[in-house]
Amino acid sequence: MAKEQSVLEKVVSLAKRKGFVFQSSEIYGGLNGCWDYGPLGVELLKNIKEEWWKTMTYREDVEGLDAAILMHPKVWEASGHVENFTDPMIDCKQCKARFRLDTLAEQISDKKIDKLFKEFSENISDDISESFNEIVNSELTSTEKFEKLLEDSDINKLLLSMTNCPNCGTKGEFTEPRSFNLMFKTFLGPVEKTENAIYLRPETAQGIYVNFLNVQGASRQKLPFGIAQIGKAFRNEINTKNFLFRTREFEQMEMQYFVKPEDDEKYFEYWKEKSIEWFKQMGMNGDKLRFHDHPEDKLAHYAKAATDIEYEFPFGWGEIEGIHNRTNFDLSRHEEYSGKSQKYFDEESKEKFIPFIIETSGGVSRSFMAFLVDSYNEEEVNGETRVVLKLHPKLAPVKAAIFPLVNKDGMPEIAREIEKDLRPFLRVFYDDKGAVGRRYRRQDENGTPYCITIDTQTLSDGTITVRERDSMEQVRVHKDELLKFLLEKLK
RNA sequence: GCGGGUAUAGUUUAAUGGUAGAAUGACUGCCUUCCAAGCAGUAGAUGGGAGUUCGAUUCUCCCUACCCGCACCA
Repeated sequence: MAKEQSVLEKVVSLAKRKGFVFQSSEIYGGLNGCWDYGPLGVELLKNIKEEWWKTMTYREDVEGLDAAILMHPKVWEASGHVENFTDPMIDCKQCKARFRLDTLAEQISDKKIDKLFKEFSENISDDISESFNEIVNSELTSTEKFEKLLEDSDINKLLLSMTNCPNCGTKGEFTEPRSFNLMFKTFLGPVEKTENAIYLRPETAQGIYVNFLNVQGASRQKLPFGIAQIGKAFRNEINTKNFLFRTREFEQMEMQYFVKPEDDEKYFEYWKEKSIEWFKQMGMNGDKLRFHDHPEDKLAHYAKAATDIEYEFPFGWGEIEGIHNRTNFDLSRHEEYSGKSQKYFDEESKEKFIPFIIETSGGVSRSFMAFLVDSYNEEEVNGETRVVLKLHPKLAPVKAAIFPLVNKDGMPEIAREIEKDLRPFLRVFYDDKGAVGRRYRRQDENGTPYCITIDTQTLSDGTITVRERDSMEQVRVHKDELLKFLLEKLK
């Protein structure tokens, strides 16, 4: 018995069959969490980015930027990524709980810690007793002492073997501390020396921040204004998951809006609404979109407020865009680390200050997946299942397909002529294989919004039929009016 | 990282310790005058590596990938 395929499985299967997404390096067995975009996928991806770009930058107050993926290592010290992206972690092999080494001490009572120290000092070897005693006899609290001891790689192994898991109480089942560095490292230049190590950017935002004054000066913008950028970013996630949802290489579309500190809340709200509106305008089902506000105690180190725009995927709600109030954290840090002033001078108030930043950070790959899942439809038509991607025409990889109804009576010649007329302006597809019904259905699966058919009537009056994907209804249009007709529809 | 599951043509699947059958899709041709019609033909698969065996797609182990949980996700 064939079990019912999930929507996600169907979409993954369709994506491969039709050339949207392939597994990376598939002939070698694939590469964990990496995916390639095929002929239709690259069009959809490009259209998503293009529409976003138009929405964001075809306005007076937003400029574009394309910063390098490789940046000065100090950028990531300033941003906090070096510090926050490298947490040593331990797992309890008994109950599978995972702990950050630097916060483990907080979960153990002082009484237990003191008992532990006593036990430890009885088992200690000479080579580490000196540093151990130095810490234990210091003026710190028990928790702080414990934290310090855990930082010492000579001591922590033995110490951990005597520590009970705060979750299940089992002793001696911790793994060795492992460092999780979420940033990809590489080398600048062909010599693999430690001092040449740099990172692939884990977010595109920093490329914008370090260019804040460059862009502001060159474009003569005044606050408030934004800088938009689309590009790849890389994170060494512990686990990849859910097809395109969590991958180690991904693309972001970000806009950083620089504002006066007192205006931050106003623009945070403004961009929240603008952002969710964009997804709806691109045809996404509003019922599957929601905001998810981050509670204050869960905010990242840089943020004063944060909201995710979530889409309801088959596997649950998932973030497709984040809107953050990053305050003046990033620019202040860059001022501190670079020694270069990042202040803005306001002519009206004659004040000098570091602007606040409202960030909209969208995931291109995640949006791609959301658009794909959202547009996937199965319908009953004459007892058959019709699979159709109801993509917004602006996002559809192919805008129109051209069919001669039959391959005779001069229909193919007219069809080829029409194809030639449209091709410079639109991505079109010519198909004369098999019955016309089959060709319609094939295009439905690709999400092609319009199918143009040349029939007998075309021979006498020059009109063709335009069949609309979602309604399957046809209208007759004169072939000389066709381009105008389609462009109008795609506007 | 941990636990569970899965892996056979592009896709969905069947079967078997003696190297695989189908549906669908694709391609070629015929036929087709509007929604996956028909006919004829063609190509196409056991994820990778070891082991057991006379012989492994089938049994065992390892690896890889994907899916589902947990944990992680500044």
